[in-house]
Amino acid sequence: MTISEVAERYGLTPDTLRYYERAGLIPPVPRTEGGQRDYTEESCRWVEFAKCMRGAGLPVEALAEYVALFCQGDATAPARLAILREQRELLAARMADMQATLDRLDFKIARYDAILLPREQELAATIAANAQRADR
Amino acid sequence: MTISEVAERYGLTPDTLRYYERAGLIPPVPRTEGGQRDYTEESCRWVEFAKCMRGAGLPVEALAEYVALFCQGDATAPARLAILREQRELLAARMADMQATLDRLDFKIARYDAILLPREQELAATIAANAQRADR
DNA sequence: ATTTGACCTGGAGTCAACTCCAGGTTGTAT
DNA sequence: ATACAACCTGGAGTTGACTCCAGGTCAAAT
Repeated sequence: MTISEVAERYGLTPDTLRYYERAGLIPPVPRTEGGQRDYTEESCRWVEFAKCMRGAGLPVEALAEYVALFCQGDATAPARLAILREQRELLAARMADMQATLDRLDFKIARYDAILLPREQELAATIAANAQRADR
Repeated sequence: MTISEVAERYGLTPDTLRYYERAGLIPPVPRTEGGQRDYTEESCRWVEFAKCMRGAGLPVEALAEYVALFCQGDATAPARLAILREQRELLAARMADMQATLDRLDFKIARYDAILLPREQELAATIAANAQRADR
């Protein structure tokens, strides 16, 4: 599969895919004789994984470390697990933070609504009353 | 309150506080005659709000817009509410994304555990057996 | 065989959000 | 009165993660 096909498939740009490979976010992609990237299904799975993890904000560096270990074989499984565990905790912590902020936003929005909605209804009532008067 | 006291209180640096003010993330802080910042309790509430929102990843620009509107008075309340609503939705969407990734990480970690834990137990058993043999 | 579009690399540029610095002023403790 | 720490501003530098570009190669269609 060509780079632009993969880019299309995952909603990334070819530039980003090349960057991910250079940065070690995905293992080296196989090449044609001419030297052009020829993504396999496995390459695609890595791309999808990288996209997902990056989307959640895992740092490029941590993912690159994970991939580097992966490429070094089975013996690195414990180290890889340690990275996953650490990033999982960091992610959960960030989410907890965000949840608290979300709650706070909801609270604030509810307060704005409490103040603004009555005003709007009042306004709507006035308009309706005027319309009725105009009807006669 | 001086800038470094406020920085201390909220775990930010004076530089960041000055940046927040310059960027409009908080309204202008009152000054002493000499021109040095003298944070009031209200300034502090803004700082805390900015810290919380930034911690959840709300963009500086959106917050600055919110603050600018706030400083323009009551008539801007609907516009402020619109910003809060939009940022709330964006935040919720990001969290949903992160939750999916968190689930995926948990799944992956469980698989690593399933493969690695038995090995470790086996190793521990071997060590225990050797120790027992050495006891005699 | 040639055009034309996609691909390549290495490196520079951009963006958001800080972070640091130089050169100068203010405030406090001796 | 004099240090000397903390503060000020405007502007430059840094970091992480892309994004773009120049100059050249590869490949599919005429």
